[in-house]
Amino acid sequence: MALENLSKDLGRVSTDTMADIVELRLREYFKKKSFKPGDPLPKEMELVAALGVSRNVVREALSRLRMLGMIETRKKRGMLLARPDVLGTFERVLDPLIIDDSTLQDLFELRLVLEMGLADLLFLRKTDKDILQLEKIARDEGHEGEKKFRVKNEIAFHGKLYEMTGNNTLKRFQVMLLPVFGYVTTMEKEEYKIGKVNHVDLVEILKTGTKEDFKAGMYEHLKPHFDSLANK
Amino acid sequence: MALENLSKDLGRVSTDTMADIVELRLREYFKKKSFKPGDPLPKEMELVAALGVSRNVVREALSRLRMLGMIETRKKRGMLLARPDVLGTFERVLDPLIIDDSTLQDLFELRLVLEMGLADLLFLRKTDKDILQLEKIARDEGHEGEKKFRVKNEIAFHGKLYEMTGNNTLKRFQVMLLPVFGYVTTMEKEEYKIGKVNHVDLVEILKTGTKEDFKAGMYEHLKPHFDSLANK
DNA sequence: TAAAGTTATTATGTAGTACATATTATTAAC
DNA sequence: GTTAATAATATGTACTACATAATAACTTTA
Repeated sequence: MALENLSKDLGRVSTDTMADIVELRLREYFKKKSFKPGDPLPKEMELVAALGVSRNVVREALSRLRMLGMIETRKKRGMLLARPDVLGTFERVLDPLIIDDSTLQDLFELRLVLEMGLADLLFLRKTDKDILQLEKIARDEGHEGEKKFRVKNEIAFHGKLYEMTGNNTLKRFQVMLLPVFGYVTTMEKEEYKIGKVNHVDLVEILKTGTKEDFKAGMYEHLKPHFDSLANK
Repeated sequence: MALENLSKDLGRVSTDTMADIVELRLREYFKKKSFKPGDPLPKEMELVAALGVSRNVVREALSRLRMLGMIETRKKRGMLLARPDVLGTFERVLDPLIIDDSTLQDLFELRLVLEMGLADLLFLRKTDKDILQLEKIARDEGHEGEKKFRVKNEIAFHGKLYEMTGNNTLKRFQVMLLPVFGYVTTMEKEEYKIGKVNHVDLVEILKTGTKEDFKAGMYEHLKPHFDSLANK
């Protein structure tokens, strides 16, 4: 009999540590009791007694939840349920040097998807003031030719687009993905190519064109990236 | 003098615990030494000695990194740097009941952005087989009228679209956002409205239309949601 | 000599004790 | 009745001890 089958028949013995289990139990407990942010939580020693494990284990589990921002602790007052920063935790593991190539590629594509999907929010919320600022960024890039500056400007321009959606989470998400994007583009040997439509053109479309024009323009702007996807 | 200014002038005393500091130090250390997944890490006791803190503190910090999947531990062999699952950590804090309304709204919009931006990847990677499966899902929804089923089918259809992009991270991301989407839509009193373009129409466009047709169709399909954004 | 079995070593996992510290509650002093 | 001193409490940190699993080192045996 193949070893795999045996393993399947017997069922794998869990290698979870006590801390893993307690972490899970606490999560379930909070949800089950439908605690809300600000609600006081049981004391460490109460958890120790209820769960039948050492304080050490409980503290390791709590330490994890505290890192995620799910709980806060005030000396003497005890612990409170808190509001985790959904993106903050994401940021912690978003290191291009650790992420595998396949996921990096996925994130790169994700950025393209976001960029292409921005248009609708953009046209819903753009203001004249925003467009003026965007225009300034786009014009500035003409002056200096240094590569480092060009990259910085590229980031400023696209970052401003995200900002203009008025969606703070989206904007932060973009900032987080920047290192990934930078990493993937430098991996590809090809030079920092720009499509037929440049930043100044995009601003112009934003000012006088339609949403559809902008989408088409953005695609042309990103076309070198899409082309490289097609050739895989 | 206002208290805020005083606080600014003096500089706030950090309330970080030792575990917080050690966690940060370890992160920096891994990065500085450019460890790669699979590389062995120092033993707990070595870290204790090097950092000058108790084993307890070190273990709390390590416990956090282990939760994120950044490190793995094998008894006796010690610890290894591992590849964290970038989305896994995200999932841990994505509970609609805890997230504040503003962020929920942001995530709802993020989903719309993704959906609108899918088209380019979709047209790059769609296969006839995919379209057949999608068509089957779209046709199935006509038969049963129960609301629960309709929602389930809605999820299946849009989920299939993400799947067709061939981007696994994107697909998983969508699955994670589903509870948020469900939560926000049920909060809005309005009935589960569907735009002028339905799923069958979208499949038809995917089969015979252009990318631009599809984008326009998707917008019409999601229009009720965009309209509700505009009225805020 | 090589395979097999036994023992020792090592690093993590868990338990428990002790004390520091900050914050609240209580009591004492004026 | 307000302020000052004191006690109580919950978390933070340190330290010791031992269990356990995985490996290494060693011994035995065919």
